[in-house]
Amino acid sequence: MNKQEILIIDDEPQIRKLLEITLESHDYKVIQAETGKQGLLMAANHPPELILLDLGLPDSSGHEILKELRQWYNKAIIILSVQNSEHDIVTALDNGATDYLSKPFRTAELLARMRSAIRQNQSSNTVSCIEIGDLHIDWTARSIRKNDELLKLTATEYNLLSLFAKNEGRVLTHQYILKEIWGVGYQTETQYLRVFVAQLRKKIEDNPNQPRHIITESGVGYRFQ
Amino acid sequence: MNKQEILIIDDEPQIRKLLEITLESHDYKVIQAETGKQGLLMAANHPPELILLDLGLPDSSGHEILKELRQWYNKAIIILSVQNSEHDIVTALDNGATDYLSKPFRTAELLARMRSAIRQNQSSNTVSCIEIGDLHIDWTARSIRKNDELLKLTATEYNLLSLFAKNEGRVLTHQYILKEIWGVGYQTETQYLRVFVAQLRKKIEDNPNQPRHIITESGVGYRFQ
DNA sequence: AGTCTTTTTTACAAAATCTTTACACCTGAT
DNA sequence: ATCAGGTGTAAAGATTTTGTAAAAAAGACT
Repeated sequence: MNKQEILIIDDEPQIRKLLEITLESHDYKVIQAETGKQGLLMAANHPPELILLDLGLPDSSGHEILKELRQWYNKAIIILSVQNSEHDIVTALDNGATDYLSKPFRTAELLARMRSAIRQNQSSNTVSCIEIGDLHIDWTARSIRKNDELLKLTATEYNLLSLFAKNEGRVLTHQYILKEIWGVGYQTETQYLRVFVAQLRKKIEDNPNQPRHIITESGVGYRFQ
Repeated sequence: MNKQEILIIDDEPQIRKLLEITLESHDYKVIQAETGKQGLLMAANHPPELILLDLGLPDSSGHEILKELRQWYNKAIIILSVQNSEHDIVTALDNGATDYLSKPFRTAELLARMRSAIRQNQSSNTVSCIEIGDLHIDWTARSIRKNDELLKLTATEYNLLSLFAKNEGRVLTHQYILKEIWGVGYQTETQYLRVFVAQLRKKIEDNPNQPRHIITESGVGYRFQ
């Protein structure tokens, strides 16, 4: 089996070196770019399985690079950013980042998130049904089962759960969810989201007070797992 | 036993080659078309057991080809597509696609879905009757029994129940049902559907107020079970 | 034509769903 | 401790969707 390629876009040599050593020792093939521009070129020439993108790049904002990449690149992009930049994180997720990690990060966590993101690359290929924990979602039948028992969801609840399921493990921002489910112009109606998340939790969680599927990421959005 | 014929309609030669090799090694006979038009001709000349149709064709939209095919071809059509948009999927399934797979796909999954689709061909060809709960539908005799008692249905009621029975467990959208029963151009006449669903329920449900066969999926359509 | 059956309209009642409001809760900062 | 910001929950409206009955129209048959 071929090694999976990871592209690192980061201007700090010591970070690149650290990532290189860590990732290669876990059997990934690492390619590196020092600037955003260089990263775009390398990704285009030889699309990697996953991209690690630092937001604080010297030549142009990492956000711009992310947008450019997302115009054609549909595999995982994990954002690396310095702490205390919640706004940056929200913007990045809105622009299609798969996940984010604050520097400094723990390698175990990075590796876990990378595995999850790469798994998504593969699972997003299959469309007609998916199994997540005790949930079974069949998009052709438009049905949701929990432990083989058919759940009765309203159209909006179904759409919301679908969106979550298609982005398993990934943080979706309030804005993004609202745009996807209710359409542009509803991005400030976060209350809708709270109401429907509560309703969904009542239906799919064993214990809605301690949700294990729909996780709140305070100040950012929700993560489904 | 003769090999089963599969028709591939796809403009990308490398995809066709890949499919050809894969399918032939699993004992299918493969025929190929590069354009939608050519595919229609080949299917008409020699109807295959299953069609693999790419949505992104150069000469006309795959959706159009699908519609054309479905006017007379009633065996399995599996859609292949790079797109992953919900809208495309819904449209394709509404237009009569048997199943849907996003590229790139895993061969094991493709083969599994093909087997399932071909199994459906046979069951829908040979099976002349079906038993669902207390209902017995005999398509050759064109008769419906409930607990061995012959029901008297009008032509439209019979068509509607047939459609439901052939899609047991699946949600059928209002639009789809209207198109199938009344034809294109009636897709906005949802009131017809309400009237006939009510009539059917009176005849087949034990308690029409609490239907157990024809389930309403508010805002979407109906599910038969 | 006239009767019978079936389909299409119409009108309104009933149910389900969505939206809004109100308030409780939790967490971290002052 | 108090406060503010974000979050969770229940429940009251408002709105949309669905169900039902029954009349009108359209065929089908004798």
